[in-house]
Order: sequence, then structure tokens, then C-alpha cells
Amino acid sequence: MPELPKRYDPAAAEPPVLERWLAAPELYHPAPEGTAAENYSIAIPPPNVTGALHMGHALNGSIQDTLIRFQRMQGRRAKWILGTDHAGIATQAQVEKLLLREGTDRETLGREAFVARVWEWRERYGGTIIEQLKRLGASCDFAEERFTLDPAYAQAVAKVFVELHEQGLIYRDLRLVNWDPGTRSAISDLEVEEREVQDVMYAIDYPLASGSGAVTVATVRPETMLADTAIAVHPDDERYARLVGETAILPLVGRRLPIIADPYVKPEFGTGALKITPGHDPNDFEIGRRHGLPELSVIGEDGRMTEEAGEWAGLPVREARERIVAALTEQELIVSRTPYTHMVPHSHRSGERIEPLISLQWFMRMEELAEPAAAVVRDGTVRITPENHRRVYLDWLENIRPWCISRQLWWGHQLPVWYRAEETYVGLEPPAGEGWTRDPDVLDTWFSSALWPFATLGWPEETDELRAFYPTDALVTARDILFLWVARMVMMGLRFRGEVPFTDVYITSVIQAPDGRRMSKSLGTGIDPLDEIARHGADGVRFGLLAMSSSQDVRYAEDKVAQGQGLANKLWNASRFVLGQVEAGGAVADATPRAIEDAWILARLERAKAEAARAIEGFEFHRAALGLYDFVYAELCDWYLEWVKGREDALPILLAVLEETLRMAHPVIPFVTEAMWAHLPGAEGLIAAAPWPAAAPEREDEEAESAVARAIAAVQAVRSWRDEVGVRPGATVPARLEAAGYEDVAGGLARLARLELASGEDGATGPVASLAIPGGTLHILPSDALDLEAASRRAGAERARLAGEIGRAEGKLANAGFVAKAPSAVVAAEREKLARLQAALAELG
RNA sequence: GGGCGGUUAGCUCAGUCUGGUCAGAGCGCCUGCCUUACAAGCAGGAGGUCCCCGGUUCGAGCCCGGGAUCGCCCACCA
Repeated sequence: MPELPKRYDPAAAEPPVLERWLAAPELYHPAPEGTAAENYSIAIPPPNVTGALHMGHALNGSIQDTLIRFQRMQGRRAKWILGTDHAGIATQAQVEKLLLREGTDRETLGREAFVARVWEWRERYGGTIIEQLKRLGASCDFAEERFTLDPAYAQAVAKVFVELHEQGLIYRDLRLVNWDPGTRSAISDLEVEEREVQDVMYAIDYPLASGSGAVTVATVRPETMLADTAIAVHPDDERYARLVGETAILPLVGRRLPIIADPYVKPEFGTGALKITPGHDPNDFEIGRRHGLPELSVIGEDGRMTEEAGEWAGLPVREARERIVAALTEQELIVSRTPYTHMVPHSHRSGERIEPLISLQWFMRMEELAEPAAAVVRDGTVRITPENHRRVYLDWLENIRPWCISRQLWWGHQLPVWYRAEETYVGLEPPAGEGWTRDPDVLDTWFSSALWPFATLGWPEETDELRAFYPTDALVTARDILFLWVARMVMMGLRFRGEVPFTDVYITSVIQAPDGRRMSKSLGTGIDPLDEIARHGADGVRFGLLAMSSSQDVRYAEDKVAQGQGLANKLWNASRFVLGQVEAGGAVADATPRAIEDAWILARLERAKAEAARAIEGFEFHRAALGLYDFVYAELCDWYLEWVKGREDALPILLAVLEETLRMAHPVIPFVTEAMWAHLPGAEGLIAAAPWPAAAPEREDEEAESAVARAIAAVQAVRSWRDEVGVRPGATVPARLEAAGYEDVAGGLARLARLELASGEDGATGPVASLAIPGGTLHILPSDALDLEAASRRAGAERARLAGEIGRAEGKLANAGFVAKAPSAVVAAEREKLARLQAALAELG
């Protein structure tokens, strides 16, 4: 094989392989036939159209592709449902930024033109991440790419909205919502993140209407006092008992505030008296509803004070706060100011501080959907791996709250809702008659994502795809969208298909930067998987990410990727070695063992296959990757290839083992295995379309395994001895074997340890060294290859080591408890070990 | 305030479910080798109080209790 380079160069080798896969749609686009139970499918977590491949996608993609390729090679129709998400806020923001640079904005453009502009943007740039997935080797169904805003998909979304509305689960309500001043939209609870903020807590005196003193309240947001409608104290708080039912006067405004009792108030916190602002605080809102308090709004959607705020109208909140504090100070109503650090809700999207506002929005009632979604996880219909996420999932569903689903954006699924005066119409088609106006809001992006596993397959039509691939099998994602997405898919799948959307949820690790910080572009800690692919190849990146993956968060380790690259190179060279011999001699693969080492490698291959299959099916990808590495390096290359060098009759077995190893490895490192496959004699088509190697129980051979294991240990003992004693590496050393169980492996031992084994009588000479090996002793006979002084030094060290081990074994056996209570097999093994050690020591003299 | 997870070699991590053969891998380091597949290689080696304390057990990285420490998730204390 002179045309094959000594070094495997993934940058050169991978692209042509990719071309061949892409030219074979039958590989990744299975016919929509058969049942979902027979077939295998995964719906990709749809990346945002604005997205570029990051490390999370790369890990996710590596895992899903390993599963898909493995199942495809098992002969199943394997479909990896592909597509992208319209990602309302992210995409709209992207295009708005563009407009800003052009000196215009969406308001100027108008809704229709703006949306057209976003579509244009999407056509141009939306495919980036798909191309990047290809480079990773992901064998998605590229023949059918979905988009959550496709017309057919939009139909599905509208239908779900209309039906849930008819069923009373979707409703419109005036409630306090999380208002994001950054995106100028309401957002759901899940899109809010708590951040630590330094505030000042003010204690403010509210004079009593009776004129007899004041009640002091604590607040970090004095500007909201303009919307106060009560003061609350705890019902059992004796300090305030006499004030309940009294009235306080709101400073600056003069409003009369009833003093009420509510158990929500914590007497020990602050002053124990709480100003109630139902219009701007979620807790106060609830208290207000309980007590029938008026709900005033003094802050608007633009983050400025409203007309209700009187002289402060129009001021940004922060400025209003300063002025109000100044006014209160002037009136000597501020009792204290205390620096106060606490958690404050911020928008996950814009990063701005959430402004709780009372707003008319659409909500979804969740209890009725959550219950069955919890049940299927409880009863194991849906398995979550790793299992500790189960509890988190269930806890969330058991404490579910209404979901605010309307968003004040333009890019997305516009609500199928029309208004005319006091009338509201909800339907798939616009209402008949004049004067209707459509609700301008769009749905939360996660509303449409929740339908992903079935809307991508053509629902609500009863398509062949739906029959063949729903429910899907595995859902692979990071845990940050367990509630946002996974739980909601389960709800919607059950509600609209009557079946779970997938049977396994695998939660991936989060890959952190090498220093343990979050990988993020803004922190500058991001590592681009494409750079890593350029450096180490897609196989290396895939292997490395799988090897890193775990049940916990992990730091990115380029080492592991390099290890994967090393594996690809190793397989490449092992293949070159085998193929070079084929070229010289010609051979056909045949796995019939001709020598004990053949039986050994076949038995080891069986174990490697079983372990790989078990690991992939059990979502233990690090085991799958590292197990493969160990087999290829430690067994196939380090021992078997070296052992059979020069043995011509081993070639058919070598070929057979290589061929199976490539197929076994393909789901993890698809490129190098495909590249090599093309050179194998007799191999047809794509390895990607070849069957994964079936179990061959007749190859199991524990005798061969233990015989070769003995030989390996003996070789290592000799090599270690040679090195320490300073025997020239090339020299052959005479020796005599006095050990049981080496009948079939003596030749291999001699060759690999560079020994010349003397037969019984030839070896009668006194040994210059004796090495303990499994089953007996290897005596080194005198020769000019070794330094006797070094040998005796080494023997002394060996004696000390043996004596130590003997002491340990004796101690253990002297322990009456051990002998009496440990299982007899364990005790027997210990006795055997002691006898062996003693014999070895005796041999050393 | 609840919940979850981590702490094992200089670094990044396996191993803990199922206690004994389990002190492991990769990288790094030291020594020797271009041995006719691979120097991105091969062979050999050094290096660990398995976070701490206590318990269970004949025997504990592994099981139990407590603690320290780092991290994550959830949560409406002004």
C-alpha cells in the first residue's frame, strides 16, 4: 500500500469520506416504512437558526450520531430528524442589530417588511449550523430539513393552540408577568434567572392616619411606593396587632393605606411591616388578590414611570428612585439605609432586570398536562439517564405553574386570535365579518418546540413518517432545557398523540472551559469545535467528547481529543500493516484460529464488542470510546500484531479481526473507519451501511485468554528485568522455562521477550537470575549479554519485594476472622498466592 | 431556604451501583530504543494519606453517619 501515508491526516482524509456519505441519501434517509417499534429515530434538538456549532452541539451531535450509526448498523431504519428552530427573540434581535447598522429599525420597516427581512436572513445564514454538523460526521436525515416556522409546522402549532383554547387550557388574563424591558416582551418564569445584586434597603416611615406615630416599612424599591395600596403585617405579630384595621398615609402621595394582616409577612424580616404593591411585585400581587386590593401601575413597559406616577411621570425607574428618596429624605421619613445583597430576577435573554408588571397576556394552565407527563416518568415509560435528573423533572412537574405563552415580538407564530370590540375569536381561519384585528403577539418559541417530535413528521396529517418514526427512541440534550423543552414535549406528545414522544432521555454533560469556567463567547472561554476538528479531525473530536462525557459536568480536555486522533492514526497504521501483507501475499479474511493467540484475539474481540454494545445502549459513551481505545491499542496492536509478525498463516485472521474492528469502531470514529474500509479486500459499499459485528459466542475461549495473559505477564516481567539489568535491547538472552501453562505460548514469549529458550537438558546450567512469572519461574542462563552485578542487585530488590508480599499474605491468613468469615474461594486464592510467592522466593535462593 | 453532584497521580478524569485480584487511563515527567504498521511510535520506570473524622465489616475510594470544600439546579422573604 505505498499510496497510503504513514500518518493519517484527517484534514485530508475526512472531506472525501463526507462527500461519499452525502452522495448516498439511502444511508441517512430511511424509507418511511415499518413501525416505530422496529425503527429507530432521534429528533435532534433543533439548533437556533442563528446558531453556530458550539461545544455543546458537538458533544450532543457526537452522542446522537453514535447512537444513530450503531442502530443503523444493527439493520434498523434509523432516522435522525433534522431541523432548526426559528428562535423568536434571538433571531429577531440578530436582524434588528443588522437594521440598526443600516440606520433603520423594525418600527420604521413595519411588521410585514420586517418579517420578510428575517426570512431573507434565514435563507442566507440559517443553514450554517447544518453544514457544521455535516463536518462533524453527523448522519442526520439531510433529505428532510424542518424549520419550526414552515407553513406545515405553523399549521400544527395553530391547531394545538386552538384545541387547547377550546379545552380551556389556554386563556387570556390580566396578571403580573415577568416583563423584560430589554426585549420589551413578557417572558416565562423559566426564562428568568436570578442574579446577585447590591441594593440599598430603605426603611421608610408611613405616618398613621390617626396622627399617633408611624409604621416603618422596608423596601429596596422605594419608587414602587407610588403604587402602594396597603401595608401588611403578620397576624400574630404583637407589635402591630393594634394597628391592623388602622390606616396609614402614603408619603408623597397621600393615599390612605389600610393596614392588613397576612401570614405571608415574616415578622423577623426587616421591620415586620410590608408595603404592598400589587402592581409591581409578585408576592404583593398575590396578597393583593387575597385582600381585594386595587392594582396600580406606575411603571410602564418602556421602563419609565407612567402618568399614574404624577410628578415623576416619564422618568426612568432609576432616576425616579433617586428623586423619591431625596423627597423622602427631605421630609425626614427615611429611618435607615442598609446595603443589601440579594438575588434579583433578570431576563435570561436580554440580561436586564425583570420589571414585574400587570399585563394582559395569554397563559396555559399546566396541571392537567403535567400530571400525565410526570406519570410516564414515574412508571418508567420514559427513562431519564442519568437517573438523578428524574427527581428534578418530577419536582418541577409537581409544582407546575401557569405558563405565559404570549410574546410581544414579530418573529414567530402569531396567535390565531382576533378581536373586535369586546369579542375574541380563536380559530385556524380568520373570522368572517368586518372589523376584526389580529392579536399582534407571537407564541413563546418553546410552544412550537414542544411539538417537535411529531410536527416534524407531518402531524396533524397521519403520515407514513409518523407511523414509522413516532414515538422516537432517544432524546439527547443538556439539562438546561429539561423543563423548557423536554417536559413540554412529553406533555404535548401525550396530549396530541396519546404516546410519549421518546422512550429515553439522555442528559449530557455540560462541557466547561479547561479552567472550569463556563464556556462562553462573551467570557472569551469558548473553544470552537470546528477549530478542534481542523486540528485533530472530526473522529478525534468525537472520540474526545465521548471520552469526556460523564454523568457530571466536565472540563474540556484537548488531551482526550488528541487521544482520539491517536486512535484514528493507530487504526490507520494497523490497517496499513495488514494490507501491506495482503498485497504481498494475498489472502481472504477467515476467522478460524490457527494458533492460541488467534483464539485469544478473537475472544478479546468478542468482549470488546459486547462491552461496546452495552456501553452504547446504556448511554455510557466514555466506556464505549475508551473501551475501543484499549482494545485497539493494548490488545490488537501491542500484543496481537506484534505476536503474529512473521506468521504468514495469521493473515486471514488478521484481516477478519481488522475488518470487524473497523465496523465495531465506526459509530464512534466514522471517518477513519470508512476511509480504511475502501481499501479492504472484498469490502463492499460503505462501512456506514455495513452491519455492526454480530456476537459470535463460539469465539469465547477462557483458556486461550488465560494462557496468553500468562505469557503477556511473563513478557512484561522479562522486559522489565532486562531494562533494569541493562541488557542490550537487541540481544537475545538464553533462558529456561520452569512453569506450567506455557505449552502453547512459549514461542510467542521467546520472540516478544527476546529469549532463546533452552530445552530441559541444555538448560541444566545454573541460572544467573530467576524471574517469578505466572505459573512458575523463568531462569535466565549465563551469557555475555548481561551484567552480573546489575542482575544480582535486581535479584536483591526482587527478594525484598517478594518478602513484603509474603508478609502481607501471611498476615491476612493469620487473621482468624478472615479465614473464618471470608468466602472460601477468597481464602483459597490467598493461600495459593502465598504458596506461589514462597516458591518464587525459594527459586531466587 | 430546599435539592443534586464533585473532591482519586503534577494536570484532566475513570473506577464507587455489585466491598477482596482495584490503585487505573490519557497527558506530562524520567530511562532506553528510528525492533521491516505507526517517533503523533515502541519498551521500561517514577509518581497517589483515594478531602477529613467516626462507624459497619474478617476486610472500605467503594457501604453508613458527621464535617470541610468546590460547583450546579430550583425557590416569591420586602
